Amino acid sequence: MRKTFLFLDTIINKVDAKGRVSLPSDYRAIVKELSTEIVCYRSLTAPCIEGCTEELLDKLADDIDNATDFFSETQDNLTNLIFGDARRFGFDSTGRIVLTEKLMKHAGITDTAVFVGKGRKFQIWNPDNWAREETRIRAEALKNRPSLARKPEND
Amino acid sequence: MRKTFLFLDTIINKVDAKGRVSLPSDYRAIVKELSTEIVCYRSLTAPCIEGCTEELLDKLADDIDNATDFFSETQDNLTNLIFGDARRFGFDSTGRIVLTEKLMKHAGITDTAVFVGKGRKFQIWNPDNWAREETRIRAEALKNRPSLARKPEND
DNA sequence: TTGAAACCCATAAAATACCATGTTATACCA
DNA sequence: TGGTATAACATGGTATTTTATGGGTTTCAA
Repeated sequence: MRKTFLFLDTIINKVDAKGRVSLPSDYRAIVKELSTEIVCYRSLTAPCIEGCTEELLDKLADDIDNATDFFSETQDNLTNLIFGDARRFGFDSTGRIVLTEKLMKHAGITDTAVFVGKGRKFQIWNPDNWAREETRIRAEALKNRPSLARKPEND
Repeated sequence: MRKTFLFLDTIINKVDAKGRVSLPSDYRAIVKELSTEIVCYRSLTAPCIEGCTEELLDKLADDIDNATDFFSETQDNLTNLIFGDARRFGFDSTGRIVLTEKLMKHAGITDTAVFVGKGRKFQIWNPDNWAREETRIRAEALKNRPSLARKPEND
């Protein structure tokens, strides 16, 4: 039994006319071992698709329940935004998921997709957009060394 | 046996002259696995129908018991409002529920309904109203990146 | 008896599971 | 270390199942 479950690496796969893409085999392994499923949704902040395990979203549902009360407006908006957009993506025996029109449009994906590991999550990008984004992020990191300092009051 | 039970995605279904709508198959699966039932009521804050498992309402009943006094006015009002309005909705062999006149009127639903997943709950909207609401929420989220900080006193 | 609600059947469309093949990566052996 | 055999994977195509939805029939209660 493995102890770590991280989405890693950057993998380029083809998307066919039906929107089918092979989920990287590493990702599939995680899904199997956790007996969970992949959930994808449009990133709130970037032109890409974001994915994670259903388990993680389930935890988020609990967190929201605990952080806000049953009638809170924040809870209303947040849950609509996240869960309303997210969708389960089971893969077939050959390991492919079928992306929806909505997701592909948001990410500008047509016939090629790039899977980018993010640890507990991953992202799916249009190759060109990702190339640009990666350059930007790396340059940013050079200028301002990243920090994991404890977050201040207002973060 | 699955470990997670989330209402997800946004699904558009038709409502026929009798008020019948297909409950999204994903939602049905949850109901079956939890051996519970779907409960719907008019949203307190939005022009839409809200639904959840009877299980969740049961938990809410407990929460209200714990959070308020047996004789409190708040409890009286809340319980009347929610439980007085809620109703079980069993679905037929093809997976359809029959919406009541009261609910459809509150949500402005006539011949089309949009199911919006909210994690532990879901909502049913008039398509146009939902489109507007979604735009509003997304814009809001872009301005103020959502946070899951513990709730302050007044949330 | 009449209206409404629950139940059943049929069909088209959409989602998903299955099969086959070329290619790449991995393991094995000299 | 180099070369070959083997297994895993990505990808194109096809078949099967599920699902949504329209219509009809029965049942129950007012």
